[in-house]
Parts: sequence; structure tokens; C-alpha cells
Amino acid sequence: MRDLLCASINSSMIDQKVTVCGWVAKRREHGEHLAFLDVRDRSGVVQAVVDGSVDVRSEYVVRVTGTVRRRPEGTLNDRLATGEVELTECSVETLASAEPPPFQLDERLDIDEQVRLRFRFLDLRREKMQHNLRLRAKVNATLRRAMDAQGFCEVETPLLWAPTPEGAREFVVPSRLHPGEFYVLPQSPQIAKQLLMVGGFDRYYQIARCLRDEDLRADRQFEFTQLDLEASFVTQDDILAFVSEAVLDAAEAVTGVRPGVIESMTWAQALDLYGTDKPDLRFAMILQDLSAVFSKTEVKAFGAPTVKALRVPDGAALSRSRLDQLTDQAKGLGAKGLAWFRITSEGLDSPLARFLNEEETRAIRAVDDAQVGDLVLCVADEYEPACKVLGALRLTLGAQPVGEGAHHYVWVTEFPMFEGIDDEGNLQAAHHPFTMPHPDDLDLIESDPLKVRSQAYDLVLNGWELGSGSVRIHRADIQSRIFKALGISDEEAESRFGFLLGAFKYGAPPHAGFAFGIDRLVAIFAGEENIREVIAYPKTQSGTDLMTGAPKEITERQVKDLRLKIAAKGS
RNA sequence: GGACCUGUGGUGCAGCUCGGAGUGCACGCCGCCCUGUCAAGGCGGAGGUCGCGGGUUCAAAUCCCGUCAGGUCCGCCA
Repeated sequence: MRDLLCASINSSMIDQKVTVCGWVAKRREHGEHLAFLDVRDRSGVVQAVVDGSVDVRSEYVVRVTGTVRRRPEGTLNDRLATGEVELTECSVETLASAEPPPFQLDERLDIDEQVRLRFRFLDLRREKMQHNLRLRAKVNATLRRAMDAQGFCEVETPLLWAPTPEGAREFVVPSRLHPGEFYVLPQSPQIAKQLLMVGGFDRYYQIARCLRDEDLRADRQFEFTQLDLEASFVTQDDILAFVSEAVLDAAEAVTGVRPGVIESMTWAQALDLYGTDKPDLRFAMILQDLSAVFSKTEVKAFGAPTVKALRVPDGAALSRSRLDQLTDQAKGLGAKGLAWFRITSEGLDSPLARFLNEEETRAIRAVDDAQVGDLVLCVADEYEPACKVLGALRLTLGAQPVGEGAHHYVWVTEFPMFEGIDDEGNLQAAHHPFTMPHPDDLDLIESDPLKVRSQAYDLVLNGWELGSGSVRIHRADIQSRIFKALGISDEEAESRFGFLLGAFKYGAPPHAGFAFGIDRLVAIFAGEENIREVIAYPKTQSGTDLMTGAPKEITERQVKDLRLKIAAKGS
């Protein structure tokens, strides 16, 4: 039907007769004897010169046959890839007429996302969406190639899985053949892939769709895609190397430049220096610890186990109302308050300045090599909240949008094994209950569990958590100690994870794995702050699909087949 | 479950604080003119439940209350 793509036409084809197909991007009429058509396909645009009487409008689907010609002197367009040439003596066949689109498909105006999503099929014609989805395809292809090259075998795991009442809320699918019983859609192939290890697939991967019925965000959809992998007879370092290889390959395929080795820090370092477990390393602003200086302070506001400080370059210019906003933010995050000090040539400018002794003043003045014109913020609290509050302020004051600027990858390792305590007084697993504790901390499981580090790790890019993984427990004795610490009885473990634990009795190899979000990675590669921009048909924040109208009611027949009973709305 | 922002011809905005006739701008659309445009140009035209409901008022796009939709965030996401 066509010979080639619009944008592939160039000056080497002069005098050739060619046929292209596409949409009319623009028609410029100059009386009855001359008009220009911009014909657009997935590659771009080429100009066709036609008679003014050719009746095609925007977004008509056309097949144009014409002779390639160098544009006349003075009419070349250097802003267009095909700007040196045009098609002349054209015959234009209308393959489909079209109503004017509800919004303009060029990139001149920012269109409301609501309208874009209602007419997503038109939005997809836009250059940006074409680019983003093709970028995504390239990333997928590269990841597959990288995993194949490292000896991994792609295995597809079921979408219809058994309910496991743990972790994220699951999407539920009623069974027709077994009324009253349900499948769930997998929040991740976690158990399936661990069973593959028992099954002898010692290097598994999958580009896997995962589904979680939790509230949506800019970086979270109900369904998302992960590069999921698991391997046997490997260490944590092996997994980091496998994943690094795949991610760096993808980065290279997309940007043309292979990033250097991904740096690594422990969870404890990340918290201490950046106040978060997903540090954005595109900018410094490292947290300072002034606890020692203030350990015997007379200043009430600093009477806490930890005093953390953050230097804000050029922050002395921030207005009082801005500082009040930051204070509100700190309080909203649970801090008792926020102390601020403007560094001026006369000294510290702050409501607290006159209460500080000489040593304390010197310490504030010297935070992170502060200069005149800078601002120093301090939070006094327990260690972890102090770090986290300042970490949040660091982002407020220093971060740029996630897709802008350089790409800074970092591995965060040695996450704590447990975090906090649930309503029933039991410890909570920080990652999941099959995570292997750090070998040096096994003795602490019973005596000081909150100190136990795990062999769990995250990959972080520009402050976004790309994914996480861990070395798994394959030994029954350690697993039962962990269940015990989590308050999970033998019976409960059996009912919830029985088929996994049962499988492990038949020879489970030591194994470890990882999964990272492809939507997030591609969004950052594409310079987007929202993963909807790299998903063909995304949901809105309230979980609806504006194009299809989903979710919708089902027919009486379906309700009957499934033996469901629909309660009245609002009850 | 909560906080904040947005909603005005097909699209993007302004108008809203301080109420006074659906007022304005740009794009698109329709018609006419135009033989080198490419954000084409000129002239003319059509197109509106100011998201929806209620209230205040002589009078509401504008003020108040409620509600719906979209977005950002908190909770949530082992």
C-alpha cells in the first residue's frame, strides 16, 4: 500500500515516484491551483504539493503518490527533517475522512489530561506519545536482551492466583465454576518465582504485569510492569550485578551513553545523610549531625536526643512567610518545630540566636561549610524522625522534577529486617517475611529485633524507588525464627504460605531476586514526572478509565453466572 | 479517610479579590479570496446550561454551602 515512511524521504530519492500513507497533519491552501499537505505517519511529516481543489481536511487518512523533488530555492525548511524535499504531481486518495479532532494534535498547546484520556487514541497520534511508547518498547527489548544474555529464562506466571491476605490489597476475580470462591490478580509474582527456584529454573525473569488495588499517584497505577527476576546459587552482589547490567544497558540504548558503575550505600547511611531510604543524589545538601554539640544545651527547643541540621545554599533570602511554610511542613511531618538561622555578615539571624552559647553558635555557623547568605535549618527530635523531617525539607528546597537533569542511580542496601509494631504488638516485616537477615545479625532476632539488618536492597533513581529485592530464606530453621518474631504461628504460616513452605521441604536452593518498575524507569528516561505519560491507556487517580468508562456494572447474566449479590450503592 | 489546586464556545487562557447584559484574547472550525507556504496570510461567520445543585442579592461566571469530575500530596502501596 505504501513504499516508505514519510520522514524517510530525502534528497537521494529525487525524481523517484513514491507512495506514502498517513494522516493530514495540516493543509495550507493558496487559491485553486496550489495547496500544501503535511502528511504525517509514525515517522514524521512530509510536504505534498497538490492542486487547491483536493478536498482533504485535518486528520483525513490519505494515500499520496508523488514524485520526490528538491524544494525550490528559498523554500527549504530547516526545522523539518524532510525540509529539503517535497512530493509533487501528487495523486491523493482519501482512505478515510475524519471529523475535526476534539483537540489539536500538534504540540502547541498543553491539552487538559482529562480530554486527552477521553480521546486517548487521538492523543497517541501525537509526537510525544509516539516517542514515549516507542522508548518504552526499546527499553523492554533491551531488558529482555540483557536478561537473555545473562542466561535468564523468561517464564510467564499466572494472572489468576490464590489470595494471600498480606501486603497490598488485591484485585479479586470471582470464579464461575466455583461459586463463592475467588482468584486474585497478582500484586507481584513473588511466590510463583520462588517456586520456580525450587523447580530448577535457576535464572528466571519476566516482564510482568503486577496489580495492586491501592490508591493511585503520579508514580503509581493499579497495574504496572516490572522486570521481575530471581536466581539460585547467587549472592546479593550477583543480583545487584544482574540488575545493574540490565538497567545500564537500557540507559545506554536510550541515551546513547552508558552510565558508570551504580554507587551503593546502606540504608543507615541514606537515612543519616539524606533523611530518606530513596535519596535523590542529583544535589548535595547532606544532613549534618549536631547532637554532640547540643547534648547539654540550655536551649529548650534543642532538648532532644538528636539535633540534625541542613544547610540551604543562598537560603537566607527566603522570606519569613516561606520559613513559616517550611515550619508548617515540618510540623505536619511530626516535628515539634523547625529552627532556622540566616547566616549574615553580622552573625546568625534567628529568633533563637540569642539563646545559643558560643560553641553552639559556632557549630551552626559552620554547618556544611555555610557561607554568608545561606540558611541553616535544624530539627531536634528522636534520631529517625529528625532525619526524615529534614530529608523532606531537603527535597522541598532542593529537588528538581524527577525527569530533569542527570540520572543518579544508587543501590540502597541493608534495609532493616523489621519496622515498627502492628496493632497486636507484633513486629512488622519491612520487606516481606521471606527476606534473609544479615548473617552478622542472626543472633539479634530474638534479643534486639529492631537492630537486625536484612539482605534487602532497593534501586533508586533521582529519588524514585525503581524497585527492590532481597536474598530469600531457604532454611526452615531461620524461617520459623522470623515467623515467630513476626507473631505468625505455625498454623497461620501453614495456611498462608503452606504451599511455598511445603515446596521448600523438597530441596530449596539458596536464592535471591529483584523487581523494578519499568513504568518509572521509562518515565524518567522520557523526562516525564508522571507514569501515565508512558502508559498507553492509564487510569485516572480515582481509578477510572475515561475512554472506556471502566469500571462499569456488569449484566444481570454475568451477576447470575457468578452467583454474586450486589449490595445497594452507598450501603 | 484527609489536605490543597483546577473546572468559562471544540482547544488553551483572561475575566472572579472589589457582583452590574456571555465581555475579551489565541488556536481550531465553516465560507470567500490568495501560485511557495510550513505557527501561511487577508476578509467574513458560526459556536456558551461559565461542571452540576442550592443559597445570598434588585442582580451571580464572580460571594456562600453542597456535590461531581480531573490533578498533586498525606494515609495506603508486606
